[in-house]
Amino acid sequence: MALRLLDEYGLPDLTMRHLATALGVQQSALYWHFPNKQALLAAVSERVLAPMGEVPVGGLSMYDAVRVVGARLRECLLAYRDASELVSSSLALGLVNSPVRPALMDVARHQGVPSSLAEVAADAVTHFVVGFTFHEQQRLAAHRLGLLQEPLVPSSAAAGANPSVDGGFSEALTMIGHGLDVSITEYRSLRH
Amino acid sequence: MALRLLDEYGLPDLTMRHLATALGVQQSALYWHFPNKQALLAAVSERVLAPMGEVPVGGLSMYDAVRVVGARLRECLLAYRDASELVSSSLALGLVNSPVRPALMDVARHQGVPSSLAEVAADAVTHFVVGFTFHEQQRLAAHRLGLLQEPLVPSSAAAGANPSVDGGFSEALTMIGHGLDVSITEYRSLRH
DNA sequence: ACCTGAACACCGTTCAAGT
DNA sequence: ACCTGAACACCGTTCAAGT
Repeated sequence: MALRLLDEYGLPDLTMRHLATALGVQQSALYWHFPNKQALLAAVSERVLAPMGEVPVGGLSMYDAVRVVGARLRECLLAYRDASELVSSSLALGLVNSPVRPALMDVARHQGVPSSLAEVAADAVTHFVVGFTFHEQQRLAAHRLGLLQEPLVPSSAAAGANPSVDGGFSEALTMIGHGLDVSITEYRSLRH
Repeated sequence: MALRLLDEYGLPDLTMRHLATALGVQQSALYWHFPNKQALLAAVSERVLAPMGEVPVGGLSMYDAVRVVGARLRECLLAYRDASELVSSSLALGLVNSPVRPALMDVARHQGVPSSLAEVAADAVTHFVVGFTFHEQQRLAAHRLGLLQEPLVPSSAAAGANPSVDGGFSEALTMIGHGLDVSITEYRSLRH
């Protein structure tokens, strides 16, 4: 129900009061199930990030894994209104783990890449994607309120035509992928 | 004064009421100077980011610029309590511009690097550093409350000894720098 | 085990009115 | 131009008491 309210009315209106009345209970009833609001929001974040558990990365290179996993995370965050802000705060508070770490660690193991490098890359991807999408989604919200002309990410139609239409998102992911590859090569040449 | 309250009591306690009483006026008086709280917080963000205006990047390569500017941004954010969260939200709301863009654009111009690549890199660096430091600073706050054992970034003493003591921060920046270099090379080979 | 009722201690914002 | 006084419409959280 919290996820439904989030998507319909946005994070600022996802209050304990609104949630309780939507559920037909008193607001204090929620505190039997969750210690506080942040814990509840963390549970909602987990739901938003659930699709990250089943990303198809079998046989992928680290470079490709970064791109696929990063793109998937963006999709998850754009799937619900204000989801980026929600996840950003849950992540910062340490109430939710990096949603891209498991997949990248998996690929690293299969490719014989040191897990420390995979972790660094996971951090870079996570923070970049969440930050970028937060910014992106806020522009969408501003556009919804008529405060902005162009939402930067136009409607799906033209999306296929121009490769740089996502505001530099995929280019940045590519950069991070390239950088990881260089770091891997560097690491391997260091241990001969 | 807002900056002082932020550093002393943290973002949650930086309320219009507290600020007003600290200034010796009524809370409504603040609304003559700022349209709303977010605008005031954006002004505080500008103050936090002021040192980003004078980063010494003269003659640096793009790779080095990314590292220097990224490290400087982290220092700015760690200089005041909860500054990362503050800047993160001002940035997402579009009330403040990327603090690393100007410097990187400057270096790009001097190095004959296309500005579009510099912009993509600036986005990657900005979002990574803000997100990473947000996480980092939240752990510091949790440690202050005794809710956590190790703040991950230990006291300055041991910092020089172990190069990976910043939790992967500089490694990630290095990766982004490498990735930018690859993208530049790729771009140049494409136009022969 | 799960919820109600009622309160506590706050918020950001507005606006007529003052000087 | 700049501020006061007072209100409006909210918040998250607690806790004794119910069933």
